[in-house]
Amino acid sequence: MSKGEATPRRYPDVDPQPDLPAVEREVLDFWRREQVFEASVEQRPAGPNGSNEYVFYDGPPFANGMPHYGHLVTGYIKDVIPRYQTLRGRRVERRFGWDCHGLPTEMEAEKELGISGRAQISEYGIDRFNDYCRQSAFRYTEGWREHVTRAARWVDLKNDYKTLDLDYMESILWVFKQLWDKGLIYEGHKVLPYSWACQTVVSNFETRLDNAYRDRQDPAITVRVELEPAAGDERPTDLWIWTTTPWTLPANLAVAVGPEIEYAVFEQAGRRLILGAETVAKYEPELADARRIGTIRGRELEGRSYKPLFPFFEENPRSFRVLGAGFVNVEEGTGIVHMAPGFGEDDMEVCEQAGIPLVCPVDDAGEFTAEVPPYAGTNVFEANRGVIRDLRSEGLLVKHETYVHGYPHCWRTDEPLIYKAVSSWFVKVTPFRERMVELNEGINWVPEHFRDGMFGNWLAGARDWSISRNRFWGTPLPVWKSDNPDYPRIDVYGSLDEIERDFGVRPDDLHRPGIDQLVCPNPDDPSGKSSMRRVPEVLDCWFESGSMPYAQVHYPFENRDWFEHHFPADFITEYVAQTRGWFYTMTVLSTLIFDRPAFRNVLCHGVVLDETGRKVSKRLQNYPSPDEMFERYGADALRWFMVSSPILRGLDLQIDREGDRIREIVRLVILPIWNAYYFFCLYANSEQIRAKRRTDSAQVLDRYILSKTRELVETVQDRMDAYDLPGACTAASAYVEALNNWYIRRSRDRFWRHGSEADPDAYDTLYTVLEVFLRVVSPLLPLISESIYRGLTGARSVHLDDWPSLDELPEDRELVAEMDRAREVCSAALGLRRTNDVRVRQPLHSLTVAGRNLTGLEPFRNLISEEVNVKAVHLADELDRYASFELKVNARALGPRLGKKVQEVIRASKQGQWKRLDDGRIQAAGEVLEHGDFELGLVPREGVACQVLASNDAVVVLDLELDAALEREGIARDVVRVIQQARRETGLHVSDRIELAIELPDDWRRAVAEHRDYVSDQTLAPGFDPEQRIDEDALQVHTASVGGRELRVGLRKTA
RNA sequence: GGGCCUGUAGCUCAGUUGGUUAGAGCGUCCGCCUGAUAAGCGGGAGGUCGAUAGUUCAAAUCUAUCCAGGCCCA
Repeated sequence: MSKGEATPRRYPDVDPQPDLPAVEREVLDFWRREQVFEASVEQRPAGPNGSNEYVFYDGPPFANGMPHYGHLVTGYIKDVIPRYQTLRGRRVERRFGWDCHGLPTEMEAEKELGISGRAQISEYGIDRFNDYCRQSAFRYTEGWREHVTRAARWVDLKNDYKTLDLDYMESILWVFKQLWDKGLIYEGHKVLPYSWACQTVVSNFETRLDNAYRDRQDPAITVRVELEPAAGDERPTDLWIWTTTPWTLPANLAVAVGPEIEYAVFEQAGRRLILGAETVAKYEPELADARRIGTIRGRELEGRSYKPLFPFFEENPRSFRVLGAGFVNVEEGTGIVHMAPGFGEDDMEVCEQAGIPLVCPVDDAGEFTAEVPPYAGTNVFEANRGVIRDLRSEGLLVKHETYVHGYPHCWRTDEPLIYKAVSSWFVKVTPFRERMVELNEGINWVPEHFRDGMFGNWLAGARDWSISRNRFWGTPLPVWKSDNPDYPRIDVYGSLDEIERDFGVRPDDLHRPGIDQLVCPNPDDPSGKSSMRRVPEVLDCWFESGSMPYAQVHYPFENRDWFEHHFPADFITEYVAQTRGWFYTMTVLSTLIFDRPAFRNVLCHGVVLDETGRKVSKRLQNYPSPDEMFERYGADALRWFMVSSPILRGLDLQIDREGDRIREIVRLVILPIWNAYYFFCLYANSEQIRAKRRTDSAQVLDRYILSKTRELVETVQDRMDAYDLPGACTAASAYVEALNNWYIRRSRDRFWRHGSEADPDAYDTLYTVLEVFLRVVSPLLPLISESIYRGLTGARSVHLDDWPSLDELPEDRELVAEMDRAREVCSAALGLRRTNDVRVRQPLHSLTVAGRNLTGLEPFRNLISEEVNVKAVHLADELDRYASFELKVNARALGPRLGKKVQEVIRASKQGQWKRLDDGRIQAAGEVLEHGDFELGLVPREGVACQVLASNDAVVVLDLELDAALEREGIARDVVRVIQQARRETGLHVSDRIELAIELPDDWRRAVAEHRDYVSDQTLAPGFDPEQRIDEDALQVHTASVGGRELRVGLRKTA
């Protein structure tokens, strides 16, 4: 408020062309200064037993690496929903989470420390290595903080949770122990990609790193195994098998066939041989002297035994049989697959089902063990040659080729990976499949199809979960084992208390290597010599994030009460891939431990792509920087762009490098809102009006917009409750359109009545609907709405107020419908002007709306005449003059009754072959149509400037006939336009007065003279004399041509 | 190979329990600028609804098969 003014301004001087990012920064600053977020949470009571709370879980992002567009979408959703629920009166606490452990962090540490692999890390020192990881986990937190804050996401970053905190990790121990006590944890084997060079398992995620798959040349050999003779065999019979990893053959324990696949049987040199019928062509040379004698199905081979290729595992139980497996195909090889369960995931699964014990004669360094003496100590790839040589000398080699294929490599060392069985700890998930599916039925998935689709199917086929990693930086498995197998014992610890009880110390850090140093005597060993030592593994970081509902509050060691009311979550959201990640691990753990779902509502959003459809990635640099978008268009524009898009429906979102589509949001959504605000403040200030909240204006436009506002609240509330953010955005945009381009535009002169008072109803109504609107959109545009709301109402914050109650607003659906009809009348009239080539500036005598039920339009006649520039608007029922009827069959009503006949009736109606009966019913194609079976539509008659309304019960007719008086008025308007153009070219301000003279043909001059007052009024030329000639020296002269006539305008700004 | 999703105007997308004339925004074309907004307003044009077959009186909508793209699993 500036001093020295007679009347203080009550509303801000709004900038018509705002610097939106600057507006946003101001709001952010205000929020920070006054701790508005904290207040918004605190002012909502939790209610008895948390009944008023809306529970939100933040899925922890990996703490290494900076946020990108994907995180941005998630972050916006994580903000919109809690803000909305807060407005609705709920208390919504939201704590930020950090996922600090795991391979990504370790890999980055390795890279930066210049070391690689387990051996080197151990040498470097696990303590130093983990210290480094601990620091790097916090390296990006500041960047995240800034980013999250700038995006206007309200989340508690001070009271955050981190997966590396002692409390968090203790809860993890508890979770593990719970599972252990229920008998749901076991130690077993799993085949994983393995880097022998780094001596470590490589995660799936790493095999997909750029360039991990590269072409590699490998031997591809076909060998034969001989079936053990069975009754009915006429001759010795071989199966041909094919592999690109000959080194796995010494560990062969079975072969697999496809039960439904056809296999060809040949006879050659007194033996029989079998291979996939569709693969025969590949073996033409080898089969040159063979004779095909038959075909059998894979099913018939199942169960047969064969002679081992190598003697090493001859004694292995239940081995060397033909097994059926669904994954076998004939695209490569012979359709008969060699199985080495130690070196293939499928192999292991199939063999496990067949009860075949695993063998894995390769050590951590990728060299054969003493179990296979001829190759012991040889690297597996180098052993290929020896294996092939030995097979050849035994006469078992059928064919030897080389094969180039994409093969995964270790991204650290460039060496080829192998697949190898490694010891791992598992959670038994399989027995809970059905229960998980059941619990999932009760979860509201958005989009819905994920429930039974991707996620439901995944649950139904869930496998046991490998939760251990042979790594360093993570929560250690709380398992201690006896170091002497003669006195076996396993202890699992579920708390610090238990550890303290047995080891006499209470760790203040559970990380390796400290935890590994806790050793105690084995109580089951009477000799007292053996010790209990921790197993070396750490937990999969997904186990940690899946435990987040408990661990974030150190449950059950603290907050037991709190937890009761904060589990499951009301709402979580992440992107689609988390159906395999966080959504899944939370579901597994909550089902196994509590037999409950972990969340009630989940929004599963899609992926951000660049303009050519590629996933955005740091490497490609194919996306604009979020910071740049914040500073160019603002965080609200970006938010709206994202949450209004198909990405919220689980689809992809394309983003272009320039952010054109974000600029479009500014233009189409944000500036229109801003302009309504600007309009209000501009005139309220100049009329010195203080508006108040009021919903009782009787004026039609006011009643219209008030009722429209009620509809807005209703729709947005409905959409938000359904987690349909794009739907909410659509409703809000449609509302802004009606507010600006109808309500305000048609109400303009009520805001500045000449001489007399401006209309307080208009001000109060506009104020009221704006205020309501801002509360409604505040979750979707939190920054801009805050700035406007504060300027408009003087309230502290829109986010501290309540969601509008429907009772606040009058409901008048009929009025809204009639008004929308009036708008349609205007559209039709403007369309008629255009088709008949009559400019809007040319006044016309009249517009007639003819039809039934027109009384509702009565209040809008003035409004229509102003909008379409006619002298009079008539409402008439004499339809016949302008239109004839056509029969429109209501197929929905008639179809079920008439069946096939309805098509005939429709055909007749279209051809006009129908008649009206005296009682108002209709006869067509021999059928009598009752009321409700039909509607009578309208068709304009020939030669009438006439358009039918969509409601089909009225026509708009424009009287295009001009007389001289109308033409003169049109000319006057044309001239005004030329003068206004000249004013503009001269650079005058809208309120500058001018001295004016014009030169134009005499008939035009007479027209202008007739409308002299109108012209002088419109152009702010008070002393205008139509007869005065242009003084070329005094006035600036502009020329123009209208309708082929030359015009000259001279004007000058007067003092 | 399997599961899920997507295919509608030049582009990005809506489209309800099947109902006969399929909508919006952008772009394009035309018209309109001076008492809020040219980062604006109004009005047009533009589509055999991916293909085929089927169910039905009636299909963008339901079913099957196929084609193209995406995600996931193998």
